[in-house]
Amino acid sequence: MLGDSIDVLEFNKKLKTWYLRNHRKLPWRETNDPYKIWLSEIILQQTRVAQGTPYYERFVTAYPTVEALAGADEKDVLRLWQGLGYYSRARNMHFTARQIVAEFDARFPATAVKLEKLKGLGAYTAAAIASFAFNEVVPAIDGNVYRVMARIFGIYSDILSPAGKKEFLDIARQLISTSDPATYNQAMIEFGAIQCVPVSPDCEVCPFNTVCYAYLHKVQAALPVKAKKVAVKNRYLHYFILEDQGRLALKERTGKDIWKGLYDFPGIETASADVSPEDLMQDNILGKVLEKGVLKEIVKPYIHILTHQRLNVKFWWVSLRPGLHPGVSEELSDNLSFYAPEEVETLPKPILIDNVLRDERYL
DNA sequence: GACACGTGGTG
DNA sequence: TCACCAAGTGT
Repeated sequence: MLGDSIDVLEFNKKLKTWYLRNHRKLPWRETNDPYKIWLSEIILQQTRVAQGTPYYERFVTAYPTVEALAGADEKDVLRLWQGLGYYSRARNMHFTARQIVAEFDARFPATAVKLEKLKGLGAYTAAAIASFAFNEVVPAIDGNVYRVMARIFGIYSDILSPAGKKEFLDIARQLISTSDPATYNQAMIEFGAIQCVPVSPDCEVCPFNTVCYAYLHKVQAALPVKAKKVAVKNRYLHYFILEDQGRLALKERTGKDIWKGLYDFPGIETASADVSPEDLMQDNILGKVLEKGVLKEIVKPYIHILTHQRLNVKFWWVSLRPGLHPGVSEELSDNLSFYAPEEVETLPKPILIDNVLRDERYL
C-alpha cells in the first residue's frame, strides 16, 4: 500500500537515525508533562518555533501547572499571549485548563480520542499530546508531516480536503512505529521542519533521496498539493440579444475564458454593475445596430455562479427591423451568425443563456 | 466545506 | 511591494 519500494521498518530506522543525529533541543521536548506539551502545541499552531519559544518560557514560568493556568484571570492570560496572534487559542486554552481541573481532577485525558473533545484540540494536537505524553500509537500529522509524506510517497491528494486528510492518515497509520510512536512523530515533524523544508530543500544530504518520489521525479516544489483558495471574483457582463425576425445572433466562445466551445451572445464586460449609455454605445455591436432596431432592457439581473467567478449579468434585447439580414452578422463579427429557434435550441449554450431564453419565452 | 483567525519571516 | 507561508481549530 505504501508502494513496493519502501519498507516500513526500514523507513522507521532511517528516520529515527536521522532524528537522533539532527534534531534540535527544544524546551518542550525535555518533558513528559502533558500540560507543558499541550502548552507548546497550542503555541506552535501556525506559529514558527522562533516566534513561539519565548512565549512558551513565559507561560511555563507564569503558569507552571494546569491548576495555575485555570486559576488565572482570562485577561492576564490574553495579556501574556499578546503579540502571538490567533487569540482564540489563548481563550480556549484557558477554558480547557479550567475544564481539566474541574472535570478531570487536573489530569489530562490520556488518549487522542478523549483529548480531541477538548476545546482548542483538533486531530493534530490531540494526537501529539497522546503520543508525546502518553506514548499512544497515533500519528500526529501537521503541515510538516503532510509535506514529508506527500514528497516521499508521491501523494498528490489535496492536504486541505477531508478526503485528502483521510488518505494521509490511512498511510500514516501504516507507517508509524508501534514500538516508539513518540519518537516517530517527533522525527516526522522535525524532519519536515529542518530537512524537508517547503522551499529549496537540500535533497543531496537527505537520507531518503534514493527512494523519495519527489526527488526522483524533481517535483519537490509541487508537493504537497494544497488547493488554492481562489477568491471568487465578481464580473459584470452585458449581453445583447440581437433578433432578426425570430432569428438570434450567437457566437462560439473560443478564448481561454469561461465556456469555451459554447455559444453565447455578443456583449461587453464592465468594471462594475453600473453601465452608462456610453458604455453600451461605445465601440460595440450594440452601437452599430441600435439605430436599426428597438432596444428592450431585460430588467431582471442574472447571477451565475462559477467555481471562482460570480457573474452579474444583464441582458438587452434588440429587435432588428426586417431587411437587415443577411449582411448584418458579417458586418458585426466574424463568428457571429443568426440562428432560427430550432437551431438555437440545438446549439450548446451555457445554462445561463438557456435560462434567459426560456424566461423570455423564446425557447 | 469555506472561511476567519494574527503575526512576523521570506523570496 | 506583496503573496505566501508557519507544529490548526472553530464555526
